[in-house]
Amino acid sequence: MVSIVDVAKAAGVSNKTVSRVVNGEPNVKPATKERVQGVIRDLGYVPNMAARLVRSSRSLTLGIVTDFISTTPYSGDIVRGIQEWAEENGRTVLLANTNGDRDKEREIWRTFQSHRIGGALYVSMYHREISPSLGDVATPTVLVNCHPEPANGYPSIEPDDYQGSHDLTRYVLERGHRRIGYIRLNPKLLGAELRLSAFREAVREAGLSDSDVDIRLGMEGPIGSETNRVYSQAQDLLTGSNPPTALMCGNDEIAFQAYLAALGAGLRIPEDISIVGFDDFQTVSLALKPELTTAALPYYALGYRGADRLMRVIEGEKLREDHLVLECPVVARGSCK
Amino acid sequence: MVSIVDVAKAAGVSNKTVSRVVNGEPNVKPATKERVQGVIRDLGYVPNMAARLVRSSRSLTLGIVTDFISTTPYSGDIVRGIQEWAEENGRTVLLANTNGDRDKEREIWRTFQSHRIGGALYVSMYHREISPSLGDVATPTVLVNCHPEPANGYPSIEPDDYQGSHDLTRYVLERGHRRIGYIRLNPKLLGAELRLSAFREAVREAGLSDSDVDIRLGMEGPIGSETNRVYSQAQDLLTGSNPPTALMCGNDEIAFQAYLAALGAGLRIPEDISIVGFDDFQTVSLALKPELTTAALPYYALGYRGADRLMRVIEGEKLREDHLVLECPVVARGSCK
DNA sequence: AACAAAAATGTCAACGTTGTCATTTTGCCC
DNA sequence: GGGCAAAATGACAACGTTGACATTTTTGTT
Repeated sequence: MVSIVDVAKAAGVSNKTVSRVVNGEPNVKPATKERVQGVIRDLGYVPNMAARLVRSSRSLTLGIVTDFISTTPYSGDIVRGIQEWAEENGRTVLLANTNGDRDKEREIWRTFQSHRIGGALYVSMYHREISPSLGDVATPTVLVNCHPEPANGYPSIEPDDYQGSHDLTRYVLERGHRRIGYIRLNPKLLGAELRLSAFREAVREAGLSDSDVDIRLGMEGPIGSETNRVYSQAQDLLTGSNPPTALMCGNDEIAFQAYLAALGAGLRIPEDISIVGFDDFQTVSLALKPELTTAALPYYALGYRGADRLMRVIEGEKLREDHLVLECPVVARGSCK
Repeated sequence: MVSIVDVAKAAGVSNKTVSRVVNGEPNVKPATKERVQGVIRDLGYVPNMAARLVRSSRSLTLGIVTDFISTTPYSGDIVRGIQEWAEENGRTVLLANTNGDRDKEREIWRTFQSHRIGGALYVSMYHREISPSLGDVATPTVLVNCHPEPANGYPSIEPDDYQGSHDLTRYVLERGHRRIGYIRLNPKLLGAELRLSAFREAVREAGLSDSDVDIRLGMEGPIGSETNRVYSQAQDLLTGSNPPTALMCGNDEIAFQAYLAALGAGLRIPEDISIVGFDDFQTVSLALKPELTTAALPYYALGYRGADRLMRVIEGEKLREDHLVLECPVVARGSCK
């Protein structure tokens, strides 16, 4: 592999001068610069990051720790957002996955340390509160799609489930719906609570009474292997006496099953029943006919902006105890009239 | 950061001895070994990979190049498979995404080179043939979910769309179906061709005539922004005269829309119409009621085994021109009777 | 043309490892 | 306990780079 000395020799300068050219440092005569750059191209020299890191201990590598990749496929967009940021800012990304295993997590932190990463992003695949024990305090870390237990002071960035659900409920109410069904997510999920309480609040603000809303539990049990009662709950809700005119769902997959139940019951969407979801999980939301009105989880932005915040922490800004929340915008499509 | 010399000093041995302990080399007295390990624990020493790499140029880092992450969310499982393998084999993974951009791709190869990665996996998010220009020939590279143009000799690993589709068609035929509809994927996709020709072949083998099958084009146009005619095609197919008793779909998302069309037309699944998909895209296949019979794309295995092959290439096995194909097993669920 | 200041370039050590080879210690046999 | 091989340990250079500092060259001023 061609090294800086090879370039220096070929260009007839010292290696330090080559180093200067490579790193864009000032005080190099334009002629020299060009000559060196030419040699670099000719010889195909690529700087050795490892050597650079050994010498100057400025690492341009970030670590990403993810937990359960498979559960919510689109959350991979968080990683994509981070990568995009990294690419734009000349950083490289190391990826590791805990699969929810505590020991593996420790292992990963050691690995990252051994690579002397500049900072780390801890990415949760579903929105939740996490407990500490993240690596060591020395490595700048930002929590993405999760926040720390109150005691623990890592900066974090998360979606605003509450705002999203509140706005979405208002959207439904503004369309004149006064009897609304709601099928809940697994209550174990943080998002479930936030979305439901925002729904309740918005409905209360609109002056509806408890008898105007019908809240059902769609999923329960341990995360990852929950019992799914959505279909039967939706059937029950839609075919009962005095059925709602709008059905709000904890997420798009629930909405999807609600569609199936509605269609199975001979109802037309949105003429007979309006349905809205949450997440904007596009494989579902765009495939449904009519397309699904929902609130979008800003996965990509969580990653991109999370990486941006991480850099700020690395550069010494004190963001500790600083928790950022990203809007979940309402995406109006055809399923709610 | 505590270094090997700190450990050596504290343990009263030379740094070489510490190095030996860290790397599990022989010829260290058990007593010494224990003492050193104790000090390592106490001081929290973590070896510096960068320094190791500079000295010995044995890199334990792999690079993953992906193209369009967002298009097929579950293909992220390929990356998960690679990670899992890496973790089990003590390697670390660098991740980069081209977003289909040729220049970015070149940029990525440079970055990977600068990190002196041991090898790379080029991961396509949909099954296709790719053209060369991958980095340089010096870096061992394995193609995952794609294969090279005939001229170009990188080893590769891909799903066996043909076998999967053939088996699935046989499964449908064995259940007595003799009038079969088929809704095609975008013909631009490699998988589309393979699946369709396997379907045709299986149907021919069973002695059906051309009039027994009804093949429709569900998607067309440029990949990523195709025109979707699935719903209307399915409607047309199902409500025409002499409709099929089974409907095979190019993938699960097409099957999903076929469900909607069938339900909308008042048909029951599978009593009135059997439907099968392809991919086993679980957000869809498990959410549909009844759950979808399909063929599973072995994403995770592609990643895991791809990484395994890469290591073999790195270790000098000559796998060039060696193309491996992984089975797509039929997953029988309730949608086909 | 002399001189100082600024710009350009070079020298050399150091970063944390490990490979090579030299040296010391240990265990064993007669 | 002397001799010898094997095992254990150490000394030191080298990997490719950059930081600190030294030296040379250029530029501008008088």
